[in-house]
Amino acid sequence: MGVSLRDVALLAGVSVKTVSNVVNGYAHVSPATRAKVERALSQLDYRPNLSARNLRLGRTGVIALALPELDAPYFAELSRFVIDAAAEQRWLVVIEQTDGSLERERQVLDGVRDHRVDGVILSPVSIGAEELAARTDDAALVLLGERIYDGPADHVAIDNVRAARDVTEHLIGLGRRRIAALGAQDNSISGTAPLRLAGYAEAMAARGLPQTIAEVDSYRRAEGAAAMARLLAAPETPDAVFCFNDLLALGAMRTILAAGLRVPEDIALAGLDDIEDGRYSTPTLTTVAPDKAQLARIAVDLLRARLDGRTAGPPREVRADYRLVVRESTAGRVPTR
Amino acid sequence: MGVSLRDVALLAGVSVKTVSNVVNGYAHVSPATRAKVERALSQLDYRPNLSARNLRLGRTGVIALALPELDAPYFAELSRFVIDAAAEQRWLVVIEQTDGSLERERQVLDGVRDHRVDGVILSPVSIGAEELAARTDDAALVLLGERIYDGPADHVAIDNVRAARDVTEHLIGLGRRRIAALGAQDNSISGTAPLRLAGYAEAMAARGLPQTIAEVDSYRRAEGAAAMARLLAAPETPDAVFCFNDLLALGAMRTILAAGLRVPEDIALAGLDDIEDGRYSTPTLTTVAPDKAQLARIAVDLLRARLDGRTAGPPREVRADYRLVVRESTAGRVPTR
DNA sequence: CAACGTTGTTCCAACGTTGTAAACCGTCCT
DNA sequence: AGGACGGTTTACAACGTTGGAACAACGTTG
Repeated sequence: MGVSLRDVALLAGVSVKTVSNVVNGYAHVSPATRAKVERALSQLDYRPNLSARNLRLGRTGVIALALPELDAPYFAELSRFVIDAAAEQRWLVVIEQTDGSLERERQVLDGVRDHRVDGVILSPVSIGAEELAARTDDAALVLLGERIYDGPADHVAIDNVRAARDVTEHLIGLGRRRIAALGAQDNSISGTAPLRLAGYAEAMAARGLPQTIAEVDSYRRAEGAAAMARLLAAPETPDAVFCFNDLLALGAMRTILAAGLRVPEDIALAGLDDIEDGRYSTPTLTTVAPDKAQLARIAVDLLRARLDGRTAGPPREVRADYRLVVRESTAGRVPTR
Repeated sequence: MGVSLRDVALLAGVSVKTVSNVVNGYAHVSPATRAKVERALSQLDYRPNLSARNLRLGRTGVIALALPELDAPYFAELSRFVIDAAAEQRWLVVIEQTDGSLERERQVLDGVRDHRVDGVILSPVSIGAEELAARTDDAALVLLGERIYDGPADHVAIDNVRAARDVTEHLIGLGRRRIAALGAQDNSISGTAPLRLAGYAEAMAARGLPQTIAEVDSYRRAEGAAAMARLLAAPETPDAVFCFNDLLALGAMRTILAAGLRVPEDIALAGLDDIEDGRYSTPTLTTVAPDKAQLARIAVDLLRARLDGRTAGPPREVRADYRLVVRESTAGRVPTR
């Protein structure tokens, strides 16, 4: 193997523990010894063996970030912030892709008991609140995203209902009246869709406007494109569409433009997530921008607090900020009829 | 801590080593003992402590995937495949973002000596072949991407020169003559740009066509948009642009469309990477699609071979497949003038 | 029936680290 | 001079695991 404390101690002519003390910055080491040890350390280019340290300390210095899929831009962008925030705590991040499968979400949680990771930041899709509550292990767990509110673990997310209402009101404010919601989900498993739908419904009901709802199986471009095609095929076509995420919106945009219609003149379009793609599409996409850096930081901080044992109380709910970003896809005001 | 072999041994009334033998599937254990131990194992729900196992075995079961940035779609998509391929080897993947900085690339390599990871798959940007060759540690290392060929470590990539030539020839085949290359880089540090530029230059020179080259600082949409604006401002505007990656192409597309020009009628556009965005842009984007799953699998296999010590020989160079995907942005043939 | 090999199980040591307790040493006080 | 004290250093044990040697039990063989 590599160079161990023992090798350094031998060279410096001190005990192993003294070297350990120097390495860990223990206070009471005489300047002379410290210098001697440090010379030996750099001479041998000592690196602590983290497996050994972890065994001794019962920590791994690694946390897991479990996401449905890394190649959805929203999650990729979020991951970046989580990795950066974790790096500040000197944590490494292993990324696990669950594909939303229950089995894989369970496996991730088991990872804590395997001592592979100290804690988990999970963006849950399939696993239920009851199952999470029933966990016997004392794994540090932070839930990220919209799936489970007031559940059995610390949780951070934006206020989805309010965000969806804001978007819908923005579309109404443009003078649009036939506003469709695109992204509802049949299976009530996913928690995101109902919340965003609720926000849409609230805003529409407040103005007494009719609601049109298009369902999807997943939150990917292809689904957005297909759902939009269905909306266009209906007798009464919408003059605005609120898509429950940006990928759906970009797929929908593709369908609208391919049909020879204009965005926003014929159909205004808004999404949610603020992925980079939407900043460079033609037209650029109006969206809700969650503060992803803040989301990531809060998630990491919650985890840190649990691991340090500073917080032992009940699960904490934290709301992250967001803002509405108006771009070309909803530009210009159409006079109210 | 959790349940240890000792606890299981106590319950089963056997020695610790016997339990270990059962856990590891050692051959010579009597059926009676095995049954007894297995009952105790499941009764206590034993999970091996991987820190301890790693310390004993000198392995961590974790590999690092070091990329410039995770939120570039190409890298996000690639990561997904690497994680999946690694999972088949029962490896976890920690993702490190280097931002292309030399310092961070070094840190990643140091991670191996810290016993944090067994090996590294690195997509290098700044680090030089000489420095890699000079490494004293025997870390398992696989280079991924175009940066360093015939270098000091196993390497997998597509044939960039040939891919770039293919794209350029495709544009020429459309009847275009004023074909610009977008994505050259001033600093000769990055290895990708020169290779793609070489492929472009080869194809153009073979037909005796004039070469127009636009430089960028990074491979992101904003740079593509800005570089395209410069091309449009020149006296002779191109009738086709080969962008060195899809993000640049999508940025360029945005500029072209915003200027009131049409793609592909006025300017044909091609990229390279085959990120999902390009499959849903309007128009959809012609591109080179590297076989990302194959790239990932080869990288993981190379690493596995090194770690198993099966391969001790000189660095291996492997080429991954790619194919040209023609979409709307280069559709239709314009008669040769 | 003694020597032997085979099979099953246990004991011991070691991986490299750090917490605890104890030992060491010089200084100051009584 | 003897003791107490504080800073500095060390010996030891332990974290949980596995390889190898040792050992016990048992059937086979000469």
